[in-house]
Amino acid sequence: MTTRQDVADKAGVSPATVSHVVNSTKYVSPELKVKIERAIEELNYIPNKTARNLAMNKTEQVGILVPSLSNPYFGAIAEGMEQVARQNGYIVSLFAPEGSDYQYISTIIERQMDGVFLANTGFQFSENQLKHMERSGVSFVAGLDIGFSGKNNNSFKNSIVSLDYDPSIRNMFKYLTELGHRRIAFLSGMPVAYSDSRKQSYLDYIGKFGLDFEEEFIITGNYPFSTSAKDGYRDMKKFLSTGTDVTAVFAINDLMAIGAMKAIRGAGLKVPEDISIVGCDNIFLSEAADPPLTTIDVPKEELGRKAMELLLRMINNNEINEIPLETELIIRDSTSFAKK
Amino acid sequence: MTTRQDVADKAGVSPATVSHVVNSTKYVSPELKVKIERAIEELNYIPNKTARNLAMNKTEQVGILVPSLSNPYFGAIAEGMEQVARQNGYIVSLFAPEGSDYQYISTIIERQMDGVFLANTGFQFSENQLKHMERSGVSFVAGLDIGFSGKNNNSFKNSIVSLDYDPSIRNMFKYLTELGHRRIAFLSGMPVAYSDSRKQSYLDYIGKFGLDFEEEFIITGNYPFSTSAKDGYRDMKKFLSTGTDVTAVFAINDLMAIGAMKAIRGAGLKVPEDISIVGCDNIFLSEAADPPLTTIDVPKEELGRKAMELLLRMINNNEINEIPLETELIIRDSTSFAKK
DNA sequence: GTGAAAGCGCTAACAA
DNA sequence: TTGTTAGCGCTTTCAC
Repeated sequence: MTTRQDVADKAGVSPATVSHVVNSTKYVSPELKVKIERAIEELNYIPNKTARNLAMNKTEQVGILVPSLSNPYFGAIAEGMEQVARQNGYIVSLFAPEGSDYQYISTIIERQMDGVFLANTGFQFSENQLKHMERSGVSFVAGLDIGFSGKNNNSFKNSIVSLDYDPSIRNMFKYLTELGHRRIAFLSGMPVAYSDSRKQSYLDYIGKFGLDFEEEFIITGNYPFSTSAKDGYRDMKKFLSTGTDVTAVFAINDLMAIGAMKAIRGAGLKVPEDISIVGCDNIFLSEAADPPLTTIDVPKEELGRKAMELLLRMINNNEINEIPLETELIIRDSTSFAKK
Repeated sequence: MTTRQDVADKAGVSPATVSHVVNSTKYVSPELKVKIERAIEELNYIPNKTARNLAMNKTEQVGILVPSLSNPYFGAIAEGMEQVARQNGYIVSLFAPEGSDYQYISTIIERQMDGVFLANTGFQFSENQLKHMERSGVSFVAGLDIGFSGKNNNSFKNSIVSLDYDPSIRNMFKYLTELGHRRIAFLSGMPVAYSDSRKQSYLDYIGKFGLDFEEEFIITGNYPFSTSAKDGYRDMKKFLSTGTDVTAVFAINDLMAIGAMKAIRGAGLKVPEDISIVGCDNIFLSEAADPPLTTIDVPKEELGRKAMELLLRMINNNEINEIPLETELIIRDSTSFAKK
């Protein structure tokens, strides 16, 4: 490995001067500068960032915590985050732990990461873990939906990117009721007790729009409560077998919605003629689905980008912020008039 | 930040001894060990890995280079890689550069990464760049399909995970011809000149099975030649408008296949009654597609896992390997008898 | 068995 | 304007 010393020797200057031209931290005379630059070139010198990190107590490295990457929703978020990280000289490391493996907290601390984006609201962090990270000087931003932002008790200094589903869900209800729907189910994939702002909004608007409601309309999932297309298929299939009559289903995400559509067809019914389906997230395949899925768009890359920007602001200026991101109802072909 | 010195002070021993109990590198008497462990506990001490890295000239950090993460194909690969990395105390950092941004090569070197997995065969690396990485002591494994493994001129010491599409493509042709197909197109998404083992196999088996062939059967893409559902839709639509008559289409990946199915329906035709479609990759949505897609399964998580294992073997034992991974034809409902 | 001390490659304060 | 030097927190060799 070529070190700064090698360059200094070759150029006949001191290591410090080499540093100064590498980092442009001080004025260096043109002659020396040229000499040094040539030496760098010839030796193919690349500064050792590990050493730099140690000296500066800063790694320009952040982490992203996701439940899964084969889920394109989180993939898109990671992609957005990586983009602004890269533009700012940062790198992002991946954490996709299985189950309740909290190893990554130590990993983040021991590697002196500058920050981490907790992209999954589903993880349960203990007060202690968060405190530990905070004390260790790692900034973190949490991704939350607005229904939960109130829960941030401010005992932590963390920024938040939040997603405001409510207006879009309201629009969805407006749209569906105009089409004559009065019995609308919610495909949650989660346990009954699970709270989620989407579920909350669903419940609210069922009431506000004066629609029919039965307990069964909230379709729950099964342990371990994932929300893939397969889960949507399974849960919807089970729901259909109960004979509960609904004309529309709001799925907690597009994956579940796509699975649900398959289950509906499997039962000899049609989307949207017999049952209308609305998804959520607008993943890149929802448009190519058949029928193209009516869904709520969430700006995923943007979310990743904003998360990284917030992280940067925490790291550099100790600034705490909350950025709410807007969602939007996208009407495609999986929704139509309610069946009589 | 609590350092090893703090622990040593508290426990009344020397820093070196603390190191030895932390890393179990030497025998330490039970009494001291207990004292030290208690001190570690009380101070919430977590070793600084940056310092360790510098001292050991090893970072236990690797990179993965992908074209995009919102593509679940690469997401799944990254997920597999992260999994075995984590199990081995490594972390994986993300590179999803846009266009011909080779910045990441310097990044990898300056951050002393132990290795990198080049998951995309599409990137063009110059001999120089690769040499540079090699000289800097970063191991790398490339993901290739077997048609290209011969191209590895062995001037680099890199391992390879390869994908053997050929037997599956042969099976696909066998299956399609048995269904009466004689005019089969290849939806490539790529320029005419682009070579790819899938294309090669396609051409081979067209010949071996004595099928019809016209230049137009190879459906090319458009700059910048991505292979998303949108591209598949666009390219297939254009192809259909030319009136070239085929009864089946082999798409270079599932995304393209899903887009193509949409285009076919858009033209008032049906899948598989009018045109059969075969995809490739078996991404997690292909089963939920409508109709469920006949495709060639590639073991994506496995690929990521194997890549990391190869990296580990290069890093630890200087071992070079090539692991060929098998693919498998999965027959679902997007293929059927050829239209008369 | 335990500890002192040199060194990993760099930054930054200070001296020259 | 340039160079010297003392760290950053850890590993590891070599005395004790």
